[in-house]
Amino acid sequence: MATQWLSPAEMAAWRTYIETTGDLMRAIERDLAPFGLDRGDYQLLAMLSEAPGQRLRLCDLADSLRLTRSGLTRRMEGVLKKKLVARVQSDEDGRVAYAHITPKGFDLLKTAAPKHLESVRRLMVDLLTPTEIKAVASAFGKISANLAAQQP
Amino acid sequence: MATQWLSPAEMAAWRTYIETTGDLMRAIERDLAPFGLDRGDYQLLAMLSEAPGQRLRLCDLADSLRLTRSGLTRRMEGVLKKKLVARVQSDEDGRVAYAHITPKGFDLLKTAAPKHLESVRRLMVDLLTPTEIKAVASAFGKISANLAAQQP
DNA sequence: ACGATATGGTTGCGATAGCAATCATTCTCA
DNA sequence: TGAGAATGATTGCTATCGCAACCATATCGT
Repeated sequence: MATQWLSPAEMAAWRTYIETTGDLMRAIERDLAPFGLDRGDYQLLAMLSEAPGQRLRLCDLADSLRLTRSGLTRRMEGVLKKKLVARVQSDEDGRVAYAHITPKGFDLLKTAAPKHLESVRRLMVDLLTPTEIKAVASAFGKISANLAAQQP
Repeated sequence: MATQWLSPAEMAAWRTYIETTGDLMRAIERDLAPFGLDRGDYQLLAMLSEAPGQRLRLCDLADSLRLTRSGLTRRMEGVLKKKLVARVQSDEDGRVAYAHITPKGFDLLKTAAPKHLESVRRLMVDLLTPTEIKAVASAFGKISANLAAQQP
């Protein structure tokens, strides 16, 4: 198209970003595969491991993983089958269930996390200057804040 | 986990980037929906419109869209049915087929492109300083070059 | 207190896309 | 020139995930 609604610098930033992100995600995922985890499982476990009591209500977990409730139900099937997470019914509220990371899940996460972070470092962080790191953080922080303000 | 394999600034950049990207893609896609296009269709049309002769071999198109050949075959089904793209058999090489953007496809792209770029501007570009734009471009450029060097 | 509404979770269905297998055509080189 | 390798595209199968419909439980308003 070559429509000049974005300056060359803006277009370059957008294109490089969007084209690279898919490749980067695939590379990260490839490094996670030896642990039998994909990125969704890893993020789920990481989220639970950081939660108070190592557990979260399913709907809160869905929100923080950017999944719909139905998407989470399906993703839970995988980690439940692998016994990395347990599904615990609340006895305070009959509608509520918690996802609770198991010792097995926590051990796996502890094994996978250093390797995963090493991937992130090798494929992204170590390639960037401190200035670029800061700029990426602030840029996506702004984008995120804007999106959050958009749909309340 | 709070594992300190990444500095706080590095972790912030990584997390914000990864968490925001999904939301941003969804928002962009939502703005494209009124045209009956999703992001995949848009990128396919954009790629063809910029190609010499407005056409590309399917396998080259697949590569540039970061799809497998089978993924492209399926995506083509959609745009073929909508008559936005035509599938043309090569008469030079019996194995080869071209995707050729149709006038209808080109018109739709010309209609959608300004709106799409306006989305990109509103949701990303206009929120960033020129320095941040440059940093994003150079950061993802480095990441992309590194990935390309990795698997030759 | 009880019917309407809101909230939490699951299920059926459809769309996207990767992998492995397959088929057809072209290229290689002995 | 002819057998085998490489290349281009498609198909069957599978996995993920969103939407809409649904069921169960809890809360609110009168």
